[in-house]
Amino acid sequence: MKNINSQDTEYKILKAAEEEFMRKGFSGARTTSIAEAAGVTHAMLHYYFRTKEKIFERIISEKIMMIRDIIGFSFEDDSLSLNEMIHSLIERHLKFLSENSDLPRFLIGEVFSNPERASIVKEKIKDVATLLIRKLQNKIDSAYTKGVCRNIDAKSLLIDILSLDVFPYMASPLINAAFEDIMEDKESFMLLRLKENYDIIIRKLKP
Amino acid sequence: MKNINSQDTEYKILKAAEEEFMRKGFSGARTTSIAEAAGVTHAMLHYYFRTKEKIFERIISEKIMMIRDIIGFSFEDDSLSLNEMIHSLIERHLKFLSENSDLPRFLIGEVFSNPERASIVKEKIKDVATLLIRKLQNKIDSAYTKGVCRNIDAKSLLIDILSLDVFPYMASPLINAAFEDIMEDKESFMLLRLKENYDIIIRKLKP
DNA sequence: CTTTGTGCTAACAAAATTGTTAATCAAAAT
DNA sequence: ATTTTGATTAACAATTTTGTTAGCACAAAG
Repeated sequence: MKNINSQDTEYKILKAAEEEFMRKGFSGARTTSIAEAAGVTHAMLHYYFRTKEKIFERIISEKIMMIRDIIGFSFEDDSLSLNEMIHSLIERHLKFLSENSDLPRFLIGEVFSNPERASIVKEKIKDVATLLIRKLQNKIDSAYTKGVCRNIDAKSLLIDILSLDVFPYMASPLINAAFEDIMEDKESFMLLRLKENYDIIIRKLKP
Repeated sequence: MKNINSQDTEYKILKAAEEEFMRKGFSGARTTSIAEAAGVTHAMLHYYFRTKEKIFERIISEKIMMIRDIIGFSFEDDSLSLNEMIHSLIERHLKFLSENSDLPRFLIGEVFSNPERASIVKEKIKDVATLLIRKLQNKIDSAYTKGVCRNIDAKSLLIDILSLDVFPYMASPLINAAFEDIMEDKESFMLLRLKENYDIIIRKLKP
């Protein structure tokens, strides 16, 4: 065997495919480009994964699992106050986005262009969202009765948080063009957004 | 001539192409699907527009002109107060988005997948953004000296406004999945977001 | 040393997609 | 009435992209 550790090539193809699919989407990706980027002939891609569709499915299901894991966190600790819960939500959210900045754009693009795949993604999103909204609304309600926050609709709040967190990453090439590479230093941009977004949300909640 | 008004077919092809490109992007769009949707053979598409690339360029330049026109508005009226200016900005922004809800996702997707086209779009965005930021910052500074608002960075403010306005439209299929078709009634969703987003931004500005 | 199995390649085949052309058809101009 | 002109189509050609296959290389097992 030329390559004792066959995982190497398989892994290289997967990573190259991930890069290509993330950048160009399913329809824009070319199996030949993927193979070239991985440093093998494109036959290897079929040898390991059979079809372009199959590699894509593998990658997209990995990504969906990542999202589920990241969002699932919010249900762990029930002792947090509303403000703490929101801070933790934004913090983990931004950290994840900072490391997976082209994932939201990729997912939404694929959901838009592929009606079949859409329904699977939508279902998972709905489950997570429903749970998160219920939890948020409970926290808000009890904070409201204590008089420490306004009577805010959890859905609206969640849309606000998601918008503030996700948009800059989805639109990063244009954001960087418009705001002189403001996102170049990923870490400091992330910390800035954490401060800003948390502040905005807290101000919205204040009585 | 079979079709006296040749504009009809040309127009039908353009509209079908717009629909297809918006949904699937350049690489996902098929000239045959476009022709089929327009009710003609795909040869007509080449007869009128020569290549797929040429139709695409025509559509994308129309879209960019639309955006330039819509964003250019903010420089018309200098007599507005900061709050009025922000309300007008959000209102026009949301109205435009409501009628062109897949444009942001489309543009960003193409900018991501096509490095050449990216630079043209980026330049235009930069010009508009620079002007808008300067104008916003002036208004903020004079409101700050009057003591009616905090000393806020215009860039951050603009990112906040853009995020709150654009994200729900970019992510509409997932937003609708997560929030039980909250965007179905376009008009009322738009009015809700106008109220919400304006309120959030004003709260951020308040001393 | 031969056999065997697996990673690998090059060349090929098939399918999909874009682009072209010659012929047709209908109306307008002459 | 004939010619001309532009729109349209069907069939074809070219290109691109995906998928397949026969066989080579090489290491491990017998």
